[in-house]
Amino acid sequence: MTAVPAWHIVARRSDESILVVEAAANGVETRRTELAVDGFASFVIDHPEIDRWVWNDTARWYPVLLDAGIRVPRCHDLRLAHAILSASDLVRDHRPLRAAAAWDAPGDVATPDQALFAFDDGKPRLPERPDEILAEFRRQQHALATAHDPDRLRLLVAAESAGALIAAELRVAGVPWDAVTHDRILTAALGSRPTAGALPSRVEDAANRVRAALGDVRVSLDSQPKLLRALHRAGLPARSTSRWELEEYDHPVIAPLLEYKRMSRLLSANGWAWLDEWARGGRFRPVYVPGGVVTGRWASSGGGALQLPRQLRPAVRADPGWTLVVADVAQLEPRVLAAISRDIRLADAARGTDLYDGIVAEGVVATRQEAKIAVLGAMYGATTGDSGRLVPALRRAYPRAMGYVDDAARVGERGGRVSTWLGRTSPDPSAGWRAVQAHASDVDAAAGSGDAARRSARDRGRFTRNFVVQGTAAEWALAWLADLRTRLWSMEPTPGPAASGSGRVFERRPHLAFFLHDEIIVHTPIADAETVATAVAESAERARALLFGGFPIDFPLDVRISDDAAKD
DNA sequence: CGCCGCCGCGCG
DNA sequence: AAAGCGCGCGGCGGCG
Repeated sequence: MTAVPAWHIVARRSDESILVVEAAANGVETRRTELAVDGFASFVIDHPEIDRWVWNDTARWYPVLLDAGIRVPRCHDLRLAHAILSASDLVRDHRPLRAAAAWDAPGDVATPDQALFAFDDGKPRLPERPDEILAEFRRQQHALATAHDPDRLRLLVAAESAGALIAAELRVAGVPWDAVTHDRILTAALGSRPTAGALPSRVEDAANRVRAALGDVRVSLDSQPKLLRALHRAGLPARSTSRWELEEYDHPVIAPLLEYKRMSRLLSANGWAWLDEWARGGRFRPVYVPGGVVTGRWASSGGGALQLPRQLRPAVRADPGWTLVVADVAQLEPRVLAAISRDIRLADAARGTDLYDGIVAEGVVATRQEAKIAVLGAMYGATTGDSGRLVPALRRAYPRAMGYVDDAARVGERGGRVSTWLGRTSPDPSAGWRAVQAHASDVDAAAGSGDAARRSARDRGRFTRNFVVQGTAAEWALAWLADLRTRLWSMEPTPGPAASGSGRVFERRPHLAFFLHDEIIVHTPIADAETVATAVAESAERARALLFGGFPIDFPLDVRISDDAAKD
């Protein structure tokens, strides 16, 4: 008979020591060990049987372990779990959790050298003492055990915590980045790297052509107000300088201006300065922020990890002897919508094919492009234009799915909350929002206040409409990642060349290298690539089963094995 | 000088 | 073919 798995809770006892407490699932302590403050990694190495860690913040404790060459199987991240549980409508009594408000402090983004030692930066700090850690763990375990649907919420907390581990690991592994390819792309697009303070030749040339077309050799192209006034002087009645509006006009300045804006964007966002700062040592190491978006999506901080332009993807390049497995899910969000609404007809249209093609095949709309616009419009709440025009056809064909998002929108417009499939609940409306609504319903409300109230109500309705879909898609993606992480770890280390930039833990094993909402990149020894590709697909199926059980929706992947991550 | 909001645009 | 959701970042310019 095996014992019930214990949790191991790590906390800061004093400036000199940390404490590891072994506890049962109900939080009752069974053993405690005191360690020197720098003894955590060696303790973990000496206790490989420990497989479930509890800590206040993964970004605080895990980088130290990774740096020491240690990977942890699973954890319970108290900060992330607190954020979910204290807001979730599946939790019956939020009061104990909400009273522990110090847990709402934002997470630290710590590097290994500062994680355990930097204490005096003035930022709000998470609780870290043993009594505080244990008390919160017990509050959370109680909230989970007594929740309306404990299994779903436990799955969500486990997936969120696994995501925190993965985010730390992604930073250690990094995206294998070929600076030579990046430089070649920049040079082809912008001209060769200029000396400091100068513009690359092609950017300078485009700027000169814009100024010539405007008849103004001095105008600043980087200042929106100045550029807009210059356009007006040249006879263009533009209301903004955004690309989609400029494209409407027929004028000699438009082509070079759009060219300038495109090049200027590449230069300032991902030019040579970015290359110098973010791609040192053959790796791009983005800072991911798990749970950084209210819907549960990850955010990023620094480096623009979630905005890498497609143009630069050829610079993502496997190490010698290694390759990349690049996988993304086709139409993740509408598939999730079919599943959470139990809309069999939409699931049928999605099965075994491109979901948009499936909708066309059912005769709902005429073309794939129309299907795409209609589906996006339905999930985002479009009301005007072609998208708004196409949504009613979708509503007739898929009343369950559309009813689900329409209901979510109605709840949001009234000021209510909605929840994802696993129980992440949307935030309450702000005090300002409620005041606008209350003011509009006053008998002597000023003319126009009703319009403002209706507008902000509809804004919030679009948010809650999208929340249920985007948030559940994020849950599916976390489950996919977490399961894949385990499968990859079960593979044998490679006897071939090491991926020396990927850190001690990963340099001889297939490892996740990039994640972007519905896409992953695995960096793998060439010999393991097919096995990895199979694992990626099996994990997608496992995620489907974990979230949606027997409901017949599938999540088809586009999986490519390639030395670089160029798209199409 | 730093801070902050706005604009525009990259990603899903 | 639309301008509907969620983000982060760079550059500018107003403000204290």
